[in-house]
Amino acid sequence: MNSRVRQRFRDATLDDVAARCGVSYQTVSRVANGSPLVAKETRARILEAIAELNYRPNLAARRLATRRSNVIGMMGTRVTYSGPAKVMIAIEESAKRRGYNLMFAAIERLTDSELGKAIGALREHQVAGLVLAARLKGKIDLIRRLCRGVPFVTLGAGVAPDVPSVVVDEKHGVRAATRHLLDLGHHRIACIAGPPGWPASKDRRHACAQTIRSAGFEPGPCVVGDWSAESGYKAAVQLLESASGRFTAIMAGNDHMALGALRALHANGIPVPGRVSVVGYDNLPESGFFEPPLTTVHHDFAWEGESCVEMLFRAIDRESVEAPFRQVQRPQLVIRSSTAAPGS
Amino acid sequence: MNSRVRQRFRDATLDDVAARCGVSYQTVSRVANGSPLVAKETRARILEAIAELNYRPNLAARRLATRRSNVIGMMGTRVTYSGPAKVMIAIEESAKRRGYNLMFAAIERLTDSELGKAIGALREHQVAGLVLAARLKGKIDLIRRLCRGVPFVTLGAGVAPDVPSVVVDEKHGVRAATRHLLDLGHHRIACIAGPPGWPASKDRRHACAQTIRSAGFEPGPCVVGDWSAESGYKAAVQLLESASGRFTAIMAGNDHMALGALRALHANGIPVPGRVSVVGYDNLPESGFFEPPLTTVHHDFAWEGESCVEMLFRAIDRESVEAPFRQVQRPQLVIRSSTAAPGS
DNA sequence: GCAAAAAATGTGAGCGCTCACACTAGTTTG
DNA sequence: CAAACTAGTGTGAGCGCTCACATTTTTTGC
Repeated sequence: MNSRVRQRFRDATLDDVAARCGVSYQTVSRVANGSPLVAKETRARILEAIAELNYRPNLAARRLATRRSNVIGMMGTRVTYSGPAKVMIAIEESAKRRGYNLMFAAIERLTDSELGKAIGALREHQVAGLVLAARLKGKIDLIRRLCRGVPFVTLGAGVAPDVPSVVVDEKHGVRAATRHLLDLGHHRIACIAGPPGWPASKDRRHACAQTIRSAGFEPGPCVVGDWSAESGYKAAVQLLESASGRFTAIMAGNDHMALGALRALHANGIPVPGRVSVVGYDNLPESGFFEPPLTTVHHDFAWEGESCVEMLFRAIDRESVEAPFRQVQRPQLVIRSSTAAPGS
Repeated sequence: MNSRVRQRFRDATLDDVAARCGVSYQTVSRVANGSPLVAKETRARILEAIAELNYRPNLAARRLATRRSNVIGMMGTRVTYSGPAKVMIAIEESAKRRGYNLMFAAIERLTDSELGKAIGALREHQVAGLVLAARLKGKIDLIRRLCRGVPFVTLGAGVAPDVPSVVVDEKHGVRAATRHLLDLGHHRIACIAGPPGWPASKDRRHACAQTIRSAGFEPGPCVVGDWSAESGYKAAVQLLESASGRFTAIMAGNDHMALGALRALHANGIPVPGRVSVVGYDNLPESGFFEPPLTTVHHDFAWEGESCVEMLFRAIDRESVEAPFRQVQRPQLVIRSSTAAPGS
């Protein structure tokens, strides 16, 4: 009588299958790995035994022997927002299509030590590749050191010219949105920016300011939020108090903040787009149902995830990396009802 | 000269560290595992060498030897919605706190074969435990078979009395919301339900109908959506066309659909809550900024994730499972401005 | 029909770790 | 002061697999 309480169900191994078929474990291994060097009939017999014994290869053993794994790692800042979550799903899906699984490690703050811990944990699992979804600017040397020997792709911000990265040309999107506002006749455009520390915040804000300037106007007042609807609300209130009348449009750093702003304007009896136009960024599935439906920039998160995986596998498959180092997407403007000519 | 293109950087092993310190690999292993049976001075020397060589234990080898891993698996239906994503983040976080990592596997449809594949993939990685976030009703025997030998916790629906599960008492939340509507004087309450196939859809819908009946009224018309804002919009339009005037309030299956409904009412010139009250479910961070701010039921996703992990570890740690099989949360109603007495 | 080539199979070693022990030294104990 | 510990350390085997070969069997060419 075994004394262990929960008698761990022992899984079948190569040897079990081999014994049952009267062949060597190696032959079974060949079948398991799809090698063509097995007689047709033998293969059939073995496949049958595999099914009967419910044999599944022990990945730990395989990994130990090959020093490779079929896991890719993703490190990211807390992704409670819907966007990053979508990216993750897309990554998981396209990795699975290639026979890989995804292991996720979140970091709470962007410190060197958290970065080291997260990447370290992933590396301990011998991930075949890494998707890094965080602001890595200025940390590229650290990253190179941490990832030594493991191919990686960065997501969301060009880190260095020779680092494979998937980037969305946010400036392009914001420029389109700003021009849309300018074309409508707005030239006093306020801005609700994302929190400092996010490359997306800076990029979006700068692109907006630049576009306004190149049209010959001065950028309007700017308040920062933290991506949340609540912060957008507060920012808009602040804008209203400090700069009322000095703007006819608001560029929000994302749709959630735009929603908050919409609410603040409404609560203060300011018609949108009658007196103030609002544009967001991301094009959430629900943005078309805001009040009024939001003009925004469409950000394709699924594309991001897929591109990452594709790029990563280029690096994993060919042992050397010579493929293009950067894949860029230009997001498109989606015009709905939150924008109109000023004073219309 | 080695011919491999990318010379895989060989990581330091126990032996490397041991050689450098003049001790046996076993002693190093003891240090790595925090065994107290090592002389203080030896430990210091070894720790130093570990740091210098940047030694990290090879988890594949450890897993192979121990037949255990420090990975927990999560299987879920595609979690593009913000809720499930939050659950995942919470799981990842509390697992990490216990020294475990998370591997995620999504299923696209709830077929036996997809279920088998996803759980199989996770099992191949020798996960120490499994969080199952999907509708498992009726599939409990299959699940038991698939998970044989691996502790698991189901999330979101009580599957069977003896299956560990974390459930949110959605009926409780919906009852509170419905009573709130009844208290305000509504008794013709329409409903926008979630898609069939989700236990949450049925539970919410039934609880609503039941509460209305027990107050002596008949449940109003009901249309189903798919959780999206768009479907909520369409559902509300349909309600307006087919049953206009036959309801003074709408219970939406979630906040996104409530948002769509809000938009549809607005677009048709129906004041909320003036002529129709609306209540949602989930309490998204942005729901307070809808137009008008939404009365809804708060669903604590982070709690769900944490409870799962806690429960799972109870099963993993004690080898036998005798702990409570179910952990329940009663969500609270959050009253905002989308509800008021009818005709107010 | 027989050597040579090709196909099919088997063998040994080793991946890096942990387990169950065996061993050595110093410490207690009666 | 021998017996019985204890702390600290080392040894052998084995987890389940893959690699690089060695070996056997079958096919092929002339």
